[in-house]
Amino acid sequence: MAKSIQKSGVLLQPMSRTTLSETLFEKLVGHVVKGDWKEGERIPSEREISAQLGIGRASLREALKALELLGMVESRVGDGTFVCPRSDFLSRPLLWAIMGADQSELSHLIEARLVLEESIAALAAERATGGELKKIKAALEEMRAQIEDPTRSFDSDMRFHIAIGEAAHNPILSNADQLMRNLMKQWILLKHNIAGAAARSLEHHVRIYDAILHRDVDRAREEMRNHIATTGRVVIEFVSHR
Amino acid sequence: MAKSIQKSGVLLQPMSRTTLSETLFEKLVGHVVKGDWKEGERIPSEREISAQLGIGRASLREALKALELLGMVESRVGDGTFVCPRSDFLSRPLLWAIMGADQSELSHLIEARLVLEESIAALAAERATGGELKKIKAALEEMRAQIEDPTRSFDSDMRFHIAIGEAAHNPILSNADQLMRNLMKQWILLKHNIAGAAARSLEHHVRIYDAILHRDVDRAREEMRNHIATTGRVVIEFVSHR
DNA sequence: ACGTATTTGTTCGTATGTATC
DNA sequence: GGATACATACGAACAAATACG
Repeated sequence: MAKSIQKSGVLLQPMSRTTLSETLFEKLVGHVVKGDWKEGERIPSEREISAQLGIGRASLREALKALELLGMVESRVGDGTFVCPRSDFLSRPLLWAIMGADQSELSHLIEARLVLEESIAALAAERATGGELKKIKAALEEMRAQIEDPTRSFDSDMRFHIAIGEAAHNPILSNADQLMRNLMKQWILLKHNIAGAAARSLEHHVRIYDAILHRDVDRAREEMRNHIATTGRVVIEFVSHR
Repeated sequence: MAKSIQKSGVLLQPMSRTTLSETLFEKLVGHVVKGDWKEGERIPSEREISAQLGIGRASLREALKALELLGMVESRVGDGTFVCPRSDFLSRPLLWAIMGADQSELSHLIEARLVLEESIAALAAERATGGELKKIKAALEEMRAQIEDPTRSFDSDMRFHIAIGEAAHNPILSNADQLMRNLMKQWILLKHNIAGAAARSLEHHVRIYDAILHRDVDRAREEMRNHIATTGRVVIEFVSHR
């Protein structure tokens, strides 16, 4: 082969052979993570950037689209492109990981949620601040007041778990958990339409809240595990009865 | 405001408002993930796909480039576009983000991995089949044999955890876990270059394997927790020392 | 309430360098 | 070397949605 590299004495390094969009992508990511462009801020328009860097708009768009799909920026027609909050793009790949699980059965989903949620409850019992405890209790009382209305009690249910997620002080875990909860949304909503199910959930919530309030890590984990497991059984039973 | 939506009786759903490139991206991800296009295989040329789907080449390129930046495919000029091995799918782009992240985010990542791995180990102790136990042991022995070679022992290390993930029989959890492990890849690799660290990891692995082998769920969880926590401490110490 | 400017979304044509046969 | 297939890159153009005076 020999390929007739060069006749000169020195061996030039093989040249990184990186495409323009790739370089561009890394440059843009750098701007976002280093904070040159802050959360919610608007970045220059496509034409502006491409003109400034002396490159074609298509190349820039390829890099920009990748950033958007990663959840780092959001583009709105007629408005501009804006930087997203960090927590968004830290959890988005998790979504793909989950969806990529081809045979993701409902039971797997429930089990995964159980794992996350019990650990989150334990962490919350360790770390919740006074304000966060108040928020959890507020969601609890709200659900108690709206126990008759399936849609509203469902909302309060969600808020209760979200509040605990915040109290765990780990955005990666709580985002992943919220993701799973959203995937099960339809089924949870169904549960709220079953007579008595919401009331039983409320009881569980009371016990979970009490454990977190008293900083009882093990009990918080145990109560939450029980809650999710029970809920899961109800949902699975319901689905299999169709 | 009222915004004068429609005068008609029916409320049309708000229109998904998703761009073509985005839809395309998801479609392509689906093809790769579901295995229509296998590892190392060549996918149709850009012109072919765009013609077949009746879309512009630029839109396709935006989606394709995103896939490439995510590490799912690799494009070579004059040759074609090929599907990459599955292992490092989602990790590459996030490395950039994580590298710019502060220490608290790294600790969140480690904590999330801890939560997942300990539960996975517990599930594996419950569910591992004979063949899966063999596979775990094989990875273990492989690491023991290659303990002197950082790169090889690192590979065996990864394989060990992946084998346990499979034995847990929950693709959602093991996928999510593999993602996190990939994110920490560089640091784990660094760890293998520290004198004695690999040997200590190996000891942990032996204890974890023993617990799983004897179906001791609690001990498997405990040993794995200890293993990941120790590894995490080493990584954090290492990073803060720069 | 209306028009105009701005910005992203999408397509097409074309030129270029590279790899394979 | 030549022919062919392919990715890379630029520029121009129009459509659609939004913001602003």
